[in-house]
Amino acid sequence: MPSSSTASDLTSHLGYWLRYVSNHVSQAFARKVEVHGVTVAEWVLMRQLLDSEALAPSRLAERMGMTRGAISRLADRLIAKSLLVRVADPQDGRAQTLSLTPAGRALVPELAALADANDAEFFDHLTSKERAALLRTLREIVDQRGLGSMPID
Amino acid sequence: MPSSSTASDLTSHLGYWLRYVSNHVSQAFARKVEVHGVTVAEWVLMRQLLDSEALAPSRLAERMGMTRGAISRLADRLIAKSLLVRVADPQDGRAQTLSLTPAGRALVPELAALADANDAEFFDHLTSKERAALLRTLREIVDQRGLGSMPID
DNA sequence: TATTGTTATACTCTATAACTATA
DNA sequence: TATAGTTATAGAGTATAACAATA
Repeated sequence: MPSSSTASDLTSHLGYWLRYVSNHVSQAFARKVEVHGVTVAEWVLMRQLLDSEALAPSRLAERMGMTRGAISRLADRLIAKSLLVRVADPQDGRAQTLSLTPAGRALVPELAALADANDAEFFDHLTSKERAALLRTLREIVDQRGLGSMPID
Repeated sequence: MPSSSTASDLTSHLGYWLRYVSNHVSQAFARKVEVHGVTVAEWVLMRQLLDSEALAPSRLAERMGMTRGAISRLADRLIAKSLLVRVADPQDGRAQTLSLTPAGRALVPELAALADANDAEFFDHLTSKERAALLRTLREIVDQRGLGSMPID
């Protein structure tokens, strides 16, 4: 198929292909992690906390591109599963911090292994140059568009 | 391969970045098309029909990677908006076909223009080589994984 | 019995907006 | 008043499974 310059040709829309591939990759990953009783969004939150020890819900909302309300309910579910704890900030009575329980921390490597397996399943047939280019391009979009610092609320 | 040796490093997971960028691109597009009263999934369905005149729900389910039940409800909403019609197949009493109404057909170019604008917003700062490589890589993943012909149900 | 499609049910994800408590 | 967080409500999207009609 020739690279079309036709504006209304859906097959030329990068956004369309991105969504199509991403949905499949995420759905496949969701099926893998559900064995451990967690969802993809829950995994992303847990992974953020592995690096940061403890984070305020509002920080997580920024990093994950979600609203504070969404983080609140995501946290509720993880707390119900004993993977997360909410701790009140002694300095500021309004503030809370979220951190992993030992059980939560122990689960992260297992989920990370599944993420590796999922990546392999979808991207291993690409050359290492293609993979590197894809990662670089995606990161470039995030940087240029300032996606990590959007006012979501 | 160097990238997979840091197994538990989330920042190296292509699936993670794909999901992150795709979610932002789709959300931005959703905000654009909601002015016209449609969602992203509804747009994709409409666009499929523009090429095919009329399609069976089961065909659409395959092409869009959704279940037949999901297509059924998506179609219900578009019919309620008078953008789509359901027609019984005279040959096979079980079969139905979906096609755009004139109003639906007229709306597609407007939505396509928004898709173009959204693409420009997120991908225009890339070089044309980068854009071409991204599109080629995404399509390659679809081809290799046979994503267009998955048994969803 | 198999197939096509719809409907019922349930759950995740998300947003908007109202609300509470604290600053 | 402003900020941090939660909760209430609503709607999209999805899956599984039950169901109806037809083949």
